[in-house]
Amino acid sequence: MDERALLLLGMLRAQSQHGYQINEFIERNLSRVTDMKKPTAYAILDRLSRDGYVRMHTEQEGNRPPRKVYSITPKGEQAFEDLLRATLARSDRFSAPGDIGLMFLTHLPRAEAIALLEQRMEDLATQRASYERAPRHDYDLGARLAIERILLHMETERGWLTGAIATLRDTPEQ
Amino acid sequence: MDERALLLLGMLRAQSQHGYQINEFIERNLSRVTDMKKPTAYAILDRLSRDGYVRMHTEQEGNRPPRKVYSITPKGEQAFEDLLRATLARSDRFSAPGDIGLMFLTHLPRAEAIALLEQRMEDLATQRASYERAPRHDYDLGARLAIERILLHMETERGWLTGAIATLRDTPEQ
DNA sequence: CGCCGATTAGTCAAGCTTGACTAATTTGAG
DNA sequence: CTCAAATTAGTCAAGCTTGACTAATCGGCG
Repeated sequence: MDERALLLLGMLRAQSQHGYQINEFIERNLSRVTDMKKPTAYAILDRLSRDGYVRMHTEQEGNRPPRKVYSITPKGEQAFEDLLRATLARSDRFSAPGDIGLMFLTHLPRAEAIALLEQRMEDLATQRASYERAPRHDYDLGARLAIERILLHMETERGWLTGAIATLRDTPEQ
Repeated sequence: MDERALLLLGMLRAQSQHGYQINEFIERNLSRVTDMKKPTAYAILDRLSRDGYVRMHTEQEGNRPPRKVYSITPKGEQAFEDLLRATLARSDRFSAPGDIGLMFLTHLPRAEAIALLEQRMEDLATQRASYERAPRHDYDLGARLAIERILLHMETERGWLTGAIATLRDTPEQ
């Protein structure tokens, strides 16, 4: 039971929803927050249902294909709160992903390493621009704090990249 | 083919190794950089072997259980470089993980939310201390840059958490 | 020497994740 | 009205990941 379950339980706490609705919302509005794919969401909902955290019943509107409607149970509400507390209380380890590449940085010619980090800086700028376009109001306090957080880390990353490139320029190869 | 393959290819580029050796090194020295588990490493090595990026042959020393020794092939060296370039050139998306919890922050009483974020700050401080204990020399340039990077982000996170807690204190509930 | 815990080396089954697919219904252009 | 494209709703098989396990050897203490 992880963050993905927390997200699904949180969405169902707000209102009962059918699978498609849930996945649409995630794809349209939460693509920055999670990369959970549709079949994963269905799988987790199945598990949550099997374990009694959500109830599932099928509904048929007109003669469209039947929908699976999920609602949270009291046990699910409890689990949501517990998970939320656990999640908020701990700081997850900072991204290793980019670092493995860094470990091998010195295996490339210095000039190329610099060029690649400059590309990384552009990539970062693009991502950042997309975040800055996000309307800051509309969102509730939690979401605003989350956006603020990401932007601060992006600025830190930009600063670090600038420094790293300078270090590479100043340090003799080998 | 992802960062885990990059790591394994990079390790084999330095020298041929048997499975146990690889996994020992990862567990002892790279636990901060990757959370790849032993069976995963074997599975990836199998795939790399199947696809011609590494060669695998079994060796028997004395009458100990046979070892699988992996060496990188020229095709593997090429793949390593390509992967390394691709990895260095892009900035991976900043951690969503912690953010899902934040999205639901306002579902808890304000006082509890504050207490939880204070716990998160302590957790962060613990992690940070463990990084600061890491000997800065010994490591090559790439690794030093990677450590520097994590420490900067940890400081940013501390600052953000301080601000977030202050905001929560100043913003009236609801 | 005998035996127990640690080390060496790896395997397996169960669960998780996702790209690709199915299949029906609605919409809209001509 | 009609046909193609888009939308709705979900499924499936294949691959990935890992906790738990096996099984042999080695080191050292009494």
